[in-house]
Amino acid sequence: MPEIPRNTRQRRAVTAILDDLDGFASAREIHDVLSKRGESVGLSTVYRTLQALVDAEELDALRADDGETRFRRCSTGHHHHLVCRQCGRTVEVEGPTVERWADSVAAAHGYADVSHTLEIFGTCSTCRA
Amino acid sequence: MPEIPRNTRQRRAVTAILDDLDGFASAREIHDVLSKRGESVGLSTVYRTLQALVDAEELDALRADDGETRFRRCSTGHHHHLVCRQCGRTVEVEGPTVERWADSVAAAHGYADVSHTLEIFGTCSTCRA
DNA sequence: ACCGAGAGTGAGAATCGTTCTCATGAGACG
DNA sequence: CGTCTCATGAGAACGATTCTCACTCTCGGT
Repeated sequence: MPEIPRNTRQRRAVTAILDDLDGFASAREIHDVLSKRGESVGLSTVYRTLQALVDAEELDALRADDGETRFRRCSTGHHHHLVCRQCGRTVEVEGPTVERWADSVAAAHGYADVSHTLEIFGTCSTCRA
Repeated sequence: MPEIPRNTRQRRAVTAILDDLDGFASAREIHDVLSKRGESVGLSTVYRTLQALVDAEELDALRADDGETRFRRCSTGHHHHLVCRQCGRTVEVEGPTVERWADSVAAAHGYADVSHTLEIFGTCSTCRA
């Protein structure tokens, strides 16, 4: 069973925010935006909804250096991110060469079930102004 | 001034543990090993010492998926890690091609001050037995 | 439309890793 | 040896996330 979630006001509100955003946002940031819009949603519910969307692979989660996990609506399939440190603006990138390199390095050292994490950070042209 | 730290019993105990380990270990794990050895060191001190060593670039820190930060004595210079999910056994790897690829991708999208994170995870041959 | 079962919600408590506070302890150096 | 600090550690505080549980609302059946 594909576990179809109920269509509640809160879920609609959260997904609406995610549609508007084009960068990564933390649970607290999303909760704050909702409050400002007058669409009160409990923080627990924000976390639950985000986690459900991540499980459904509709969101990408990314743990920042400050310990906060940030979320963003992303395309399906394996890809990496080029993220602006200032504003969070994000470009999805693919690197077939990197994938192959990682797999071959792991195999060369006898490691199996290989996965990897790769994120690129920088300052985007807008934020440099 | 290079901020030379004092040579205390606690600092010696922590660095000794790090010398023995060859994989990544969390602050709590290190604290537990110290307790078992009878070398009681406060958890705060373990954290402080680890943080100081990271700042001095004598340790690499790596935030795992479970939220814990793990530490490991590492060679200097830019490198990445191939880490066993089970036992933490780690191989340091370099990928000049990846570095160049990341920089060029970032530049192509107008991002500056580029950095990146890249870690490879797998199951090592020993743990597969 | 109207039930009714059960998933969804939310306020607050709990958890977990990490950092802070501050009174006490111990290196380093003369 | 004495003194000046920095280091230590027990416990409190903190910030992100998860859990609890009584109450609410959606949805499928009638």
